[in-house]
Amino acid sequence: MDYDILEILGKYVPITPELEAALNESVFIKSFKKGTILLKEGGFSNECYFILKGCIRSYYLKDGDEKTTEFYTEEQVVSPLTYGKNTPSEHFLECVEDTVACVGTPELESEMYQKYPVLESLNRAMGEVIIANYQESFADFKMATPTERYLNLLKTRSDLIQRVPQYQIASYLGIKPESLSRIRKRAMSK
Amino acid sequence: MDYDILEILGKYVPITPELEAALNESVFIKSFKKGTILLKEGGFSNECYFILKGCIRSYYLKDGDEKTTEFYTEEQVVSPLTYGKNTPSEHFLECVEDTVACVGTPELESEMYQKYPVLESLNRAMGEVIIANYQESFADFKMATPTERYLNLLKTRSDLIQRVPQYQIASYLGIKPESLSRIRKRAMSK
DNA sequence: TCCATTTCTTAACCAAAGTCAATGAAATTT
DNA sequence: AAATTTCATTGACTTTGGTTAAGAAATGGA
Repeated sequence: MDYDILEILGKYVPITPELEAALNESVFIKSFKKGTILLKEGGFSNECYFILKGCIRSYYLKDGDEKTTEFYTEEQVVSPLTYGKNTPSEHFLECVEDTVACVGTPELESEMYQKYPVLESLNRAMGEVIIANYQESFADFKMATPTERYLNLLKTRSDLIQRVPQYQIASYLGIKPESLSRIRKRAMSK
Repeated sequence: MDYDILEILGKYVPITPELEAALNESVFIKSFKKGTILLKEGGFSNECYFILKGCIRSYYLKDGDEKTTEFYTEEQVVSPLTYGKNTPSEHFLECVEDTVACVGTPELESEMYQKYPVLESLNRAMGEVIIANYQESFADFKMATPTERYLNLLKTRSDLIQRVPQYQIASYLGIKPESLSRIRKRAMSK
């Protein structure tokens, strides 16, 4: 199976022939089995990912249970907070499904930046999109009730609810699984 | 009154003589009176700010009332989501206090980037810090109860509670003013 | 297929936030 | 200083989520 990476990245910046050449040379693809832990709490991160197929979950442990901070799916960037830094991670990264991703490393990145400065523009453009998305989803989350947050997720990422266990969705929404179950029941009857 | 901008920025990147020269040339300072609206819903943003003194609040209107998304205070960057873009803003920016800030414009930025590429590093370094902070505070917010969110704000930004009306704090915490009032009462008696 | 484990749902009870309404306090304006 | 407006608190009541415990459904492995 092959993935049209260029088409996907074309959503962030125009793909010039120069950029295409740079990408063809710098892209490495890896596959991971469902359940693979890509990063452990306390571990160090030398990889970032651009997901072509599958789903990666970021979570951490608090008082013994998992708190899901994000689900990353197709065409999204997974860049751990400690990526390329010498600090231990507080988060786990886990493949929720069999996953195929482009893998980046700090070494490869700086090598490629030198060779193809245009990649920096790509990176910055994607960074801006990421910041904007964060701001927006944070605001939405804050101002919504748990029920609204669930309905909102249903609208914007309905696939997730099929792909991911509900207790993980619950912790992602900041509520208990029992509450999510009730919310779903209430939402049904309308 | 003068502000040691170099010292403040030195927290993000080392200040080289080259960078110092670039900053001396590119920094413009403006003062705003309390209550000044820097950006209106529907308006276009050509300015970003680095606050030297004062407080700026970002909010939007939903069902008639104000939803506070962020408070920016000394040494923070205020970069509207639509800064330099041709899209109308969904947010308001309002000075909660008399405010003094360095003002940036897209034109000045790209001019300075050309002249002093080192400024791009500054920008990117600050961007990374901003993303990391967002991720962290989003996670914290999600997993906390309203009471914990208030206590957390008390710890991390206790000044805000003195500087800003409580109904604005409440909407920032995603709760009603009445609830915040009760939370405060409960927290008192301990 | 059957068993074991994991995940999801339901119920009863409690605690906390939302709503609506009234009152009090503080800040602004005149 | 008085009047007005804005902001904060309180109370009664409703709604919703957390907690605990039990059981049902789905999943995965042997």
